[in-house]
Amino acid sequence: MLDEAISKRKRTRIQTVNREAILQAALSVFSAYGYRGATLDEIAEKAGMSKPNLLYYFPRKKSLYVAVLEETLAQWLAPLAAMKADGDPADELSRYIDAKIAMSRDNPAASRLFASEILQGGGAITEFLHGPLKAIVDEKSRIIADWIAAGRLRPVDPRHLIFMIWATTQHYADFDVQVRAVLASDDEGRFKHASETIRRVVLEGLLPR
Amino acid sequence: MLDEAISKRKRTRIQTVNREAILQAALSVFSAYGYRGATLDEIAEKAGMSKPNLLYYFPRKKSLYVAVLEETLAQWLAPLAAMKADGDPADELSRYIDAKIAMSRDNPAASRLFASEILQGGGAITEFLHGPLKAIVDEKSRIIADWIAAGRLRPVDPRHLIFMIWATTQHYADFDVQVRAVLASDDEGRFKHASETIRRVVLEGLLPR
DNA sequence: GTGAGATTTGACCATTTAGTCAAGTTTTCT
DNA sequence: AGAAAACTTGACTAAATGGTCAAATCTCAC
Repeated sequence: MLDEAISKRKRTRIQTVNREAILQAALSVFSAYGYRGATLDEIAEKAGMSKPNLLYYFPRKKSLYVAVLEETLAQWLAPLAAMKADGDPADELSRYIDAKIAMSRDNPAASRLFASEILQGGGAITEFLHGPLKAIVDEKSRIIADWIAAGRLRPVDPRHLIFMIWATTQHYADFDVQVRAVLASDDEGRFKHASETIRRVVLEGLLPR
Repeated sequence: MLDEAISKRKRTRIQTVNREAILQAALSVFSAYGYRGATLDEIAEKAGMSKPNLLYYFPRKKSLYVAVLEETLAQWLAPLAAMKADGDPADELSRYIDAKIAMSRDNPAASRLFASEILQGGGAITEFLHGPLKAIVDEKSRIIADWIAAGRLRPVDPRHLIFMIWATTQHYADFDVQVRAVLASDDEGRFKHASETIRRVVLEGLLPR
């Protein structure tokens, strides 16, 4: 009755509030334990309501998971979508790296949720991976290839360059515990240093001399 | 009676065989679902024995998990430990990148297990992270800093450089599903291209000109 | 203010899961 | 061969978990 039905019809005030609370709680629990390891009891408690009430809004564990995931994916794509062909390669790459590092800093749970889903096989987002994600990577790879052809960037496989940026930036969200353990006591500047290091290595490595 | 006791006493032939089968099955299941999401039933089945028999060898889920993790951690540290101060920076970094990419190619489950544990908070390996791991990173960071001081490498924060190499190389194991989705149909050369791209960017970015 | 519809939850159920146990079977050592 | 030790498992338990349901409470347009 709800879920699908509700998402079409306009939402009541209470629905808006509760859905938001649930999605937020679900993000934190799913990202911490993965789909299988997460429990509805824990999510319900974090959202401040009973489990049956949670199930009133999302009638299946899976539908809740998918809802959280969908919210995350859009967010995830946005910065890459912003990369413009007519910009300066150095500026565009720099901006992209910064945007991704900012995401790791400001919304690590989203990054971890995505990582967890991929780690566990990505079964819930196969369509996304082979559809929108592949499409945008193809598009941006063409832009990078053009920069290279125009001599504005040194030769590099565009797709693997994109992987490099994903990997290095997301590392600071996904592997936060490890990063903190290795760095001097809870280095507050770690995101700034990360961004600087990544930008320096990537740009010095790829800008023409 | 077993577990701790057995690990001291010398192992029988059957113990050797079964422990190995269990550890391998456990690696595959834990790495796929995380600690909470993994079930002993599934591990036992994959190892080809009954659950009580599995529990004969590892009396707790946790002790099995820790055992698998320990095997993995040693493997994980080895390549970094091999980085020598008196080598050529280009060679040493190159070798390290290759070794890590080889690990991602040949033992992705180990990489994923580690990733999964860190993602889930790293509670089972806090000691490892703050002990041996931090120690070796400190040691190798000093080597890198010396290279920089000697003008053999351009200035970069050594620790973040190490993070970059970890992130980029492990990406090909941990995010394999995503990598495959984005690359042309199951690109068989992806590990070679990855290694080339990472080496090129890192070395061009950091070697003095 | 009131009633139709929206929201909430206690009690419950079936299944899954980590872990136990006693009774068996197999291996090993002499 | 024969006994001790090692190994194996069917049957079980208690707790956790996803999900149901009917009865109660709350909200809001009229």
